[in-house]
Amino acid sequence: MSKKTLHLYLSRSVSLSTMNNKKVKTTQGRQKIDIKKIENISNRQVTFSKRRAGLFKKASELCILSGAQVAIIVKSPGRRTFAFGHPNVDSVIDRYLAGNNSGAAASQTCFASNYPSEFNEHYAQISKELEFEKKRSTMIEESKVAYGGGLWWDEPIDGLGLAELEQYAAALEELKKNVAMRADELMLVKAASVPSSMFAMNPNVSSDGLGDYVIDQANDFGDSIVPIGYDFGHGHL
Amino acid sequence: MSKKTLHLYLSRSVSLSTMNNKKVKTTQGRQKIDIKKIENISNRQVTFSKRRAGLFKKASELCILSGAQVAIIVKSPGRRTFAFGHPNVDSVIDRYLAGNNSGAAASQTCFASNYPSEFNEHYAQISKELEFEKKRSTMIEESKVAYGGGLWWDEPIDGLGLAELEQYAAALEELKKNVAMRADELMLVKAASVPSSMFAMNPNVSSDGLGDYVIDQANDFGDSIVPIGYDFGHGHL
DNA sequence: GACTATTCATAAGT
DNA sequence: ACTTATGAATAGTC
Repeated sequence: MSKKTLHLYLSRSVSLSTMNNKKVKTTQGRQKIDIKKIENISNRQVTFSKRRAGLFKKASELCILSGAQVAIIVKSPGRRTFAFGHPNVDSVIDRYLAGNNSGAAASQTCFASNYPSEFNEHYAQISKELEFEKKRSTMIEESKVAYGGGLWWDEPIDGLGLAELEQYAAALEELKKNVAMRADELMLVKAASVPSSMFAMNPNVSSDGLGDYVIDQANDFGDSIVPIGYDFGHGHL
Repeated sequence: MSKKTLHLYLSRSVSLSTMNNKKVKTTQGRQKIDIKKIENISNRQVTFSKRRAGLFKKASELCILSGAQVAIIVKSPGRRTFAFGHPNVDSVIDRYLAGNNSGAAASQTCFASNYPSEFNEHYAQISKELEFEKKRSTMIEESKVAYGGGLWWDEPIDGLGLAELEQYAAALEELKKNVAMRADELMLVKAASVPSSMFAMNPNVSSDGLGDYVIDQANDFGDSIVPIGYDFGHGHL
């Protein structure tokens, strides 16, 4: 690999020296990689984050475009769990487990994560219609903002996403109303981390519970997050 | 849309007539679309299929590259269920539901699908190792390395594999029988891992023409499929 | 189901 | 984190 890298560097150097253009290749651009475990830790983490986000985005698009229901659970090597679901994780899973295909789907996209125990069943279901709509129009630039702040998932999370949470909370209110009317496409939520305490509450939220969830609104797709914080001590994936 | 289409056609026509090159644009290539429900039925079905495959592939790559565990359940609008899982769907889901991170994971990539009722639990565990083997020979040999070398789940997990493989082998036997009966389309796992795909069998498949499984080995990733056919009458997703 | 022409996702590099 | 060049996914067609 070092050899390859060297080669690449040389190529670039050549380009730089031989080409007398304004357009200088500053990077090699995307390189082809073979699909095998990435040995370099930090690299692996970065890839994990990027690709998980990409996966969720794809899932989101699939839901919207085709009207499908999707649930995804991802566990990082470091034991953190991320989930994506439309209409929501649990309903899809439940149905899967039961083999039950009846029932109408709720219209929302929800994300959840890992908890130490079984609070699972009830956690929130929320949808992000608003964000989605809003975002759909302004789409691009927000991502950066949303993302800014470091890898959300790898820190103990705490007071982050203050403004966002607030904003999010407000959005939820509206959402509640709209949600009843809406139906399928929506998605979104970005992630901020949520203090575990937020999550812990609400042992049993009824259907429109609000409350605890955290969301990540990075892109125009829904993403999810880690509510539970019981394991945060590890500091990484 | 018709307008747009017209435009595009015209553009192509112009290109054809004005450009006197060998290189004639035969298609428009990928077009940008906005993420909203596709109204055209057949189009939606096609997109669903393509994107679901893409999603599973991405998931597969994520698992391999980062060592993550992933489970995905997808329900088509037509109520068919597709699932992807690594090490396998159920283990990931179970863990998710229980919030339990202990336990070793099975060492396989598996796929399952929907059943009319609750035969679920028992759905077949079979894999298409055969296909895989066949492919593996022509494809890549790193599978073992990749798999063995990287603990999929680096930490709680440990040396699993052996027993599992054995079990897996047994499952294969069954698969061989069942495979002949039904399924849908499945894809293959590539290098990674111990590829195994499981799919549920269905006790009663009705007619519908869809045949049964197809093993699609187009790509290098594993995919899963629909065993059950109770709903095939619809003729589509 | 297979083919391009394109858009999209992202590995590297900064 | 941000950019960029490039590999990949895929919309439209046949």
